[in-house]
Amino acid sequence: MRYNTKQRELILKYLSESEGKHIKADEILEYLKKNDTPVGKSTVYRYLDNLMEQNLIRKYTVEDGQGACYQYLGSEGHNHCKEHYHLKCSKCGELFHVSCEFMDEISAHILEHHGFTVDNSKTVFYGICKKCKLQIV
Amino acid sequence: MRYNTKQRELILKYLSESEGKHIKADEILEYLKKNDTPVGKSTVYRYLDNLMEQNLIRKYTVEDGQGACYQYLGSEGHNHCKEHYHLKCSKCGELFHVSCEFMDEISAHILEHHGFTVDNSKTVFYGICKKCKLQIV
DNA sequence: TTGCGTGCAAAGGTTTTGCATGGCA
DNA sequence: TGCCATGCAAAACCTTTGCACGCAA
Repeated sequence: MRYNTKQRELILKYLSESEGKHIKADEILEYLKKNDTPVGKSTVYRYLDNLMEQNLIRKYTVEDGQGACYQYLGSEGHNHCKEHYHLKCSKCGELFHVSCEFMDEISAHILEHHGFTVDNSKTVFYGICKKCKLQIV
Repeated sequence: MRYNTKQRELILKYLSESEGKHIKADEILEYLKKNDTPVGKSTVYRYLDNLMEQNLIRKYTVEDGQGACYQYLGSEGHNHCKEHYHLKCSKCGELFHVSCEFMDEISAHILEHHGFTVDNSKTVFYGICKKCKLQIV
């Protein structure tokens, strides 16, 4: 990325404002269109690739529906996402960031006992969050 | 599923013989074509949906490439997959089934300390397996 | 001015759907 | 025979690519 363009600014702004969430490419398109600042499809995809190379966002593939999700990592607040685990609620879609001693041991255990090097940036736990579980009951 | 057809038998046979692996829809198509028992694309997809509803297979979406993977769950041997974790190598694609005391504690910990009910059937750890790691070095 | 970035349209791949035909029970 | 299942083709998705034009530096 050598040039700074209005399109890139808009896309990055939306992503950073949605920090901690999983955003789909289509949501970016729709959002910018609604705000009378439409951006081309290919621009969005190309810039997303670009941001991934810079490790400013991360890509996820979701279980049910089609299409990938992207998550902003840029600000200080979430740079440590590389070092912890994520829980995603299958019901409400909310993403939780979990970082505690026990969780830190998981990677170590898997490496030691199972010879497998876990990539936290790709791994997501799926399940039901407390809020949704209570609502179901 | 009310009727038993040759196509369904063939698809289910291949899936059950690949127990423990992640199979793509296209692999089923290709395999059956090579064995001179070709089956229509839509039949495969429709039957896969059917098997999912019966909880005989599980669907995964993979990180990089396009397309979903399906895993057979039917026989006794792997019903306990619901109770352990899976590690998938991002390089060779192999799927490892991990079931040990430590791993069992993960769900309990996440539920207790983070109020999140993990669904093991949807959760996959991504990373690099021992074999691939050595080959890279 | 230079050459990267954009946007359109077309292509690519996977999955779904419509519809006439085939085949199980 | 009654219906579900099949298979083809077309459509629907998401994503990538080609190309001419626009715009940042």
